[in-house]
Amino acid sequence: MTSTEQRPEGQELPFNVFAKACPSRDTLEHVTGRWGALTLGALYEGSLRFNELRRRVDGVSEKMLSQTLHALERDGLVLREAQPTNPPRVDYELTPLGREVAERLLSLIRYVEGSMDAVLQARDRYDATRGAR
Amino acid sequence: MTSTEQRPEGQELPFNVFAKACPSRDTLEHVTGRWGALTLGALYEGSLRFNELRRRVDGVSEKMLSQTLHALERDGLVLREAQPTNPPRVDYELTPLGREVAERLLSLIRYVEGSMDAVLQARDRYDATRGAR
DNA sequence: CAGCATCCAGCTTGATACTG
DNA sequence: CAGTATCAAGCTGGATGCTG
Repeated sequence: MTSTEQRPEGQELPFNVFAKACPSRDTLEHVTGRWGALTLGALYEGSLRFNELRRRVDGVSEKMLSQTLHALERDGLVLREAQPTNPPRVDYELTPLGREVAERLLSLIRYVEGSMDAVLQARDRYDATRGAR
Repeated sequence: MTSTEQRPEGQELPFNVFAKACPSRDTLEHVTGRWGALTLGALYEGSLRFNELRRRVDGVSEKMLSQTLHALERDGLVLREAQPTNPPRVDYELTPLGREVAERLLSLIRYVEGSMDAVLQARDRYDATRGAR
């Protein structure tokens, strides 16, 4: 859809998350990490400023949000736009690549959210079977 | 597809990962955590035994794999089947719910893998802009 | 407002050793 | 084979204080 190059089917992918040393593992972690996932999810709705994001992503600290945004920006998933005003105003938004990633991530998130009834039931069953814990 | 209950569109979801206290956040972490994601990905191909999984998920320790499998089993995503033989044989496989989750997760993983060229280029640009680091 | 630098408690993780 | 138990170490991440 965007200009990102997905390889044709049938060709062996050079990047493989299952391999310990593959850089795709790092990127996957930036994307799926606690704060990365929520940040991408929040930005999917539209661009947000730093403190707006902070409020949207319940529980994130200044440091972690800053760190998360840097990693996502570096990976080309998030775009940082600073206006040279005073007081400063900085907007964050998804790049086209970021949108594609966020879409797939949100599909997963929504599915998990929608399955929580089943998950909670499974937990009850599991806990019931093995006494406490 | 399976018997998992996805709610109809347009209805407010009771579970929301963006809220700090929501249990869906925990499940999402089990699913997207470093070892959770790779374990689900590996099991998507078919059922595997403990040590097969360990070899497939490059770099996982015995302890982490065990811990990961427990969490996924408790959430109802993975099924543990122990044969009472000697030596013991235990097979792990995805539940129907686990398959649905893994499918969405793999869509994300494959997209990230396929975008690594772009990601690596973005990193170079980013690093070039701000001197070292 | 939008951050960065520092400090440090504690949780996560990896080794290692042991069990059924 | 399929794990559990234990322990040290290192990294994560929160609190605090400061800058532009």
